[in-house]
Order: sequence, then C-alpha cells, then structure tokens
Amino acid sequence: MRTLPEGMREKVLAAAELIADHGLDATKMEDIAATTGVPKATLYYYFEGKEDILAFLFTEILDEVGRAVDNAMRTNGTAADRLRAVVVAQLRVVEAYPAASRALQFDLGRAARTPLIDEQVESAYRRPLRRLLEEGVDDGSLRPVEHPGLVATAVLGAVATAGINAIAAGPRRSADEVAGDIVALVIDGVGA
Amino acid sequence: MRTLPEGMREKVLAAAELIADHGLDATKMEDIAATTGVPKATLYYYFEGKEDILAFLFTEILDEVGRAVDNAMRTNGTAADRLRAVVVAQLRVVEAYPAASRALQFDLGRAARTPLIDEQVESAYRRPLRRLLEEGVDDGSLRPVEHPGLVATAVLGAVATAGINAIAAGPRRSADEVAGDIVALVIDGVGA
DNA sequence: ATGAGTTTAGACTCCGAGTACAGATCTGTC
DNA sequence: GACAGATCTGTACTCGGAGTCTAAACTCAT
Repeated sequence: MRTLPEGMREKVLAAAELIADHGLDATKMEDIAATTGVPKATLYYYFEGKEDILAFLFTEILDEVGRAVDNAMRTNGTAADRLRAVVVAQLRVVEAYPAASRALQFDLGRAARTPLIDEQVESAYRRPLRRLLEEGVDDGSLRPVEHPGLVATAVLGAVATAGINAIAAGPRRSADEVAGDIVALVIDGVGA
Repeated sequence: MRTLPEGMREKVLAAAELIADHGLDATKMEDIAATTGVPKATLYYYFEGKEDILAFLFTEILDEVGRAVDNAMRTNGTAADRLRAVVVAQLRVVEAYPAASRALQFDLGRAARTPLIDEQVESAYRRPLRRLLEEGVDDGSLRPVEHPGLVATAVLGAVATAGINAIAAGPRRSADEVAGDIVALVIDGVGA
C-alpha cells in the first residue's frame, strides 16, 4: 500500500459503512469506488486489492484503540482503576468509528489471519489487559486468575461484542451509557 | 436446502475445517467437494450454494448449543447456578465442534446478516442469558444490572471469544480447564 | 519544456460460482 | 423382470467481478 495523499484517507474510510453492511466479498470494487468517489484504477494504484483496503481500515481503528488504551494505561490509580479507564477508552473508539468497528467484528476472521492486524489486536487489546490483570494482583486491586491470557481474551470479547452490538449497531447507545454495565461486569461480575 | 440423506451430514461437516481455516470466500466449491468427497454437482443438488452450506454448518452447531443450553437451564438451583451451567454447556459445544466454532467466529458477519441464523444466536445464547439475569434478581443470586440485554451480549462475547480462542484455537485447552476462569469472571469479576 | 510521479478511463484476462443437462444409478411397484 | 420416478454425478457452459495493463491526461518541480 502506497502512502495516501491528502484527503484520500477520509474518502476511503467511507468504505467502512459499505463493508460493514454487506461484508467484504459482497462488496464490489466498483461499489467502493462509487461510494468513496475514488476511481477503481486509483484504488488499485494505492492498494493491493480489496483485502488491503480492509486492512487499512482495521489498522486505522486499531491505531486509535492503541493510542486510547495507552493513555488510559498511563493514568495513575490502582490497576483496577486503569482497567476501568481502558474499557471506557475502548468503548469510546467504537463510538467514534462505528462503521469500521462493525466491519472489524464482521470480518474478524480475515483480520486474525493477517499477521500485522493480529499483532495490532494483540498489542492494542490483549496485552494491556493481561498486564493490568497481573499488576492488579501486585497492588491488591484485582484478584489472581488461573490463566491471565484467557481472561484477557474474555474481557476483550465482552467489551468488543457488547460495545459493537449496543453502540455501533442495535440500540445505538452512547459509550458512557454502556460503560457502567460493562465495567461492573468485568470488575464485579453479575453475582449478588 | 433439500433434506440430506444418511451420511451426507457428517461428510459436509468436514467442510467446517476448510472454511474455518480460509474463510468462506477463499474456499472454492471444488475444494469443498474434494475434502468432503461429495461431488460439486451433488453439493448443488442439495444446497443452494456456498452460503447455504455455511448456514447448514452454523445451524448444526447452534442447534447443539440450543439443546445444551436448554438442558442447563432446566437444572435446579439458583439462577447463578444455572448461569454457571449454561456457560459450561456453551464451552463444551465449542470443544465438541471446534472447526465449526471457528468458522462461526470467522464468518460472524455473514451469520449476523442471515435472519435465520441471527435468530438462532438470539435464542440459543442471548435470550437464555438475559432470562437468567432477570431470574437471578428475583431469587437474589444475581445483582440487578441497568441493561440486561447489553450484559447478556457482553457475557456471550466473553464466553464465545475466550472459548473459541482458547479451546478451538490457540492453546487448545479443554472446556473444563477454561470454565473455571470464565465462570469466575462472569459471576465475580476480576476485582479483588 | 522536460521529465518524474500521479491519476484515470477503458479494455482485457482469468478464475470461480452457479446453471444446464444428459446419462447413470438406485428405489420401489406391479 | 420391467418400468417410473427420484437421486446422483460428470461435463460443458455462462456470467460476473477481481485484478492487470496501457496509454493518455494532468501536476509540479527544476
């Protein structure tokens, strides 16, 4: 993928909606050209193909998540406090990029097969969560778990699934409205 | 889709592995024919097309989840007890159908866009969870949450994501090994 | 004005989904 | 056994869309 010129980024981001609605394979290059306003030949000049466009969209949103999570990790307070902040940060990105988030969930499988994307998911989502779980044991704000990696994956699944299906789709709630329940689930569970 | 004759079901289930590995669109009808041993013309005799085969796979696994969850719901004990049983039941199905589970996650978007499949996800996963959350408030075993539907989605996301990525893929742990951490997360959270 | 990089239209190749159909094989019925 | 109908399968076909190629137009620095 060539580096995009001024303005091209925003145009191409508009393809997210299309892809989220129909899935990548049902989306024709012609359609992407039509909705983004970037001619097909130009798309092929900048991107390797359809998958590359999808990878670009994912990279954009995962970069954003990475930055937001990084900031949340830097706040001071207990690990539990930072865990709350990380979850809220992730939900806010879903709110900011609803179409790309939906596309990401829908074409997750493809995403996971691209090593670069996979690594981004790892570093933006799973690794920080896992680190927090470990730090929380040290500072006493979180309880120890048997498999931290597994629990990190579960938390990621909970936040992403709920976020996407309640914010970017379905009831279209705000991130803040959703955050309470999700944070409470992660920290306290649903037990009485 | 015509009703399948004796033995055809098992053969076609073998396609799950293929689809889970490469995704549906990268999987050629010829490939499915080759790995299942069912000739392409015969596949088209029984199924409308590729999507129909995928829908069949999803329906099979979702039926299974539906049955397992149903049984778990029928056990006696508090809502919290049954919630534990439901989560374990869902993890066991992932363990029993790893390839189909991976395929489901891989082509999640397609599943969500197919009304019949979507309804099955709803009735096998989300509705029971939501009902348990409500019953748990009544019997005092679970705490009330603001949006039960949202929390049900989050729990589904946690269980499915962790199950698929730790049982059907990645570390390939057993359902029982994974269940402890996941159940604990859902009921008690990770807070100290 | 020249040349390098960018942008685009349009025509082309190639692959794979799905179709058509005819022949083969199986199943029951008289 | 012979026939009718359904089931099964090989082969040849159409058609749409991904990606390629080329050449022309346009931009912009020197």
